[in-house]
Amino acid sequence: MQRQVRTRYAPSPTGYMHVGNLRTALYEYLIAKSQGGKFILRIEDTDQERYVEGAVDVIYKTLKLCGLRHDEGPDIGGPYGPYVQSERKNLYKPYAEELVKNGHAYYCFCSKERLDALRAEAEAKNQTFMYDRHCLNLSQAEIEEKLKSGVPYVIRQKMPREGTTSFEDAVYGTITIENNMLEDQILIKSDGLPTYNFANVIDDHLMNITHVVRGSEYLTSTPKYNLLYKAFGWEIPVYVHLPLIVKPDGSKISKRKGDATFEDLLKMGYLVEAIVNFIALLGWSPDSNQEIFTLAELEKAFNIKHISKSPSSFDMDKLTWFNAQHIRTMSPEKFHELALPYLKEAITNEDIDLSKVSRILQNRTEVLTEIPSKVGFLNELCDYDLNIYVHKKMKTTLENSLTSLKEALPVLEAIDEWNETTIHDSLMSLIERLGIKNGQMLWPIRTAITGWEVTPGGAIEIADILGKAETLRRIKVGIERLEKAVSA
RNA sequence: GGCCCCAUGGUCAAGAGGUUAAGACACGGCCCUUUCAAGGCCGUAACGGGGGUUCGAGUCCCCCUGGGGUCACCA
Repeated sequence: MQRQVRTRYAPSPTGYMHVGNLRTALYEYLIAKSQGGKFILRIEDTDQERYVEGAVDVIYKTLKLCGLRHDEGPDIGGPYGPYVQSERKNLYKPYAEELVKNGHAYYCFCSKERLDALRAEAEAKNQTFMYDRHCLNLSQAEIEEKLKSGVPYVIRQKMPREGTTSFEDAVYGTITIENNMLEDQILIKSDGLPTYNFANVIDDHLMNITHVVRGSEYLTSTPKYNLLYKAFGWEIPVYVHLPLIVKPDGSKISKRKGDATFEDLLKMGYLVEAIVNFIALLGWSPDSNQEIFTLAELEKAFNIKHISKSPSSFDMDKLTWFNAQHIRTMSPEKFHELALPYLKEAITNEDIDLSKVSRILQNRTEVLTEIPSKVGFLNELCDYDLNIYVHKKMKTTLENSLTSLKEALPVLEAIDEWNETTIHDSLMSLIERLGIKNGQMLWPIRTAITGWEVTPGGAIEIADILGKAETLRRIKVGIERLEKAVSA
């Protein structure tokens, strides 16, 4: 019988979420959900020096926002709790002691000072430092005496010195490492807490994790974990190591270098759905050519087989494209809801129907934050350069622009019920009557009522949004200014 | 530096010995068109190098080069 798939996202609470971490969470979630399994959240906070206030909330918030609902976790509990390592602290040491008993681990009383000195010495000789097993050969009596007199100690894993250790990775295949490269790593720190290296093995086993999914930076330390599983006689999980996400220049993404975190991207106007969609495809590809995915679709389409091995770079242009795609496919109502805060910030003119503005904006918005810069002309008509009336392709000049505006004015004035249809019909019949190109009428009007060379929406849409009075007023301003310029 | 991993256009990537080497982003052009978008069509652009294996190699092997990761009482 196949065991139910269980994956775990095990972040350490650092206070922010960078995109690599988020993608790891996403893949863990997808691996579980694509196989009807469970997705578990576990907080790895064994490093007390790194404690950050509120950091766990960032994790909850992000997962929730992205729709990555965990089935078990600190906040919702579950049959394998507690799900915070610091709350499990008393549970690890007995396992380490068991290892000491059966010869796979040993007490080490070496001081930090001694270790630092050794390290410095090795460095001076340009050698890689590795613990010298100074405490491995302590007699039983010595050990007991030191323990009794309270000398601080750690427990180290005893590595084999010869041979190699191999493991199977679901994406990288067989990885083999020489055992003499493995240091006798610390399992239990002198503060009594386990290291990540130890705790993750114990917890993954105790929590019945079937697929260990994490970044490829853990690839070389995985043999150490396997040796631990073997020492305990435990079943080894399926390993799924993920390629890194790097910056365009190939270097690693890091908060310290100011690279955008998930939170930053949201502030920059990117949608959660677009971010999730984009990072899902950074390192994984579906069977089809489909690019736009909802989370639900990803849950169906995801498979480990198509996870790639090489690192991929985070391309903002493509993220922007995904964002634009998601914006275009959402309902006008939904877009309006998202655009509203930005519109309220940018549009002070209370006569403007903001939902109409949203409508002309939806296909012209790639990132929400660019909205304010597109709608300023709705507030007031600013002074503009008359040369924008002259447009080669529209075949407009100052003279014929003036004519068009003068012709349009009474026609527009005559409209009783002011809406896109009536404006459109009136203007079109005028154009027909005058026998001119659409552009020769519509370009000058748009120019006159916006004062901008480029605007979202055309003359008719904008006239409707502005309302009859304001439209006529602005056209009159245009006529006045053009008359002055032409007669001069 | 030792060890591990990776290598298809600028970027994301398909490709599991025989293909005109997909598709997407970006870029360029054209069409549509009342500006700008959106949309449609077309185009520029890739198997890092060298050896093998094979009738045949982007696909398999080796070397080189390049990139990344890792070598903590961090995770």
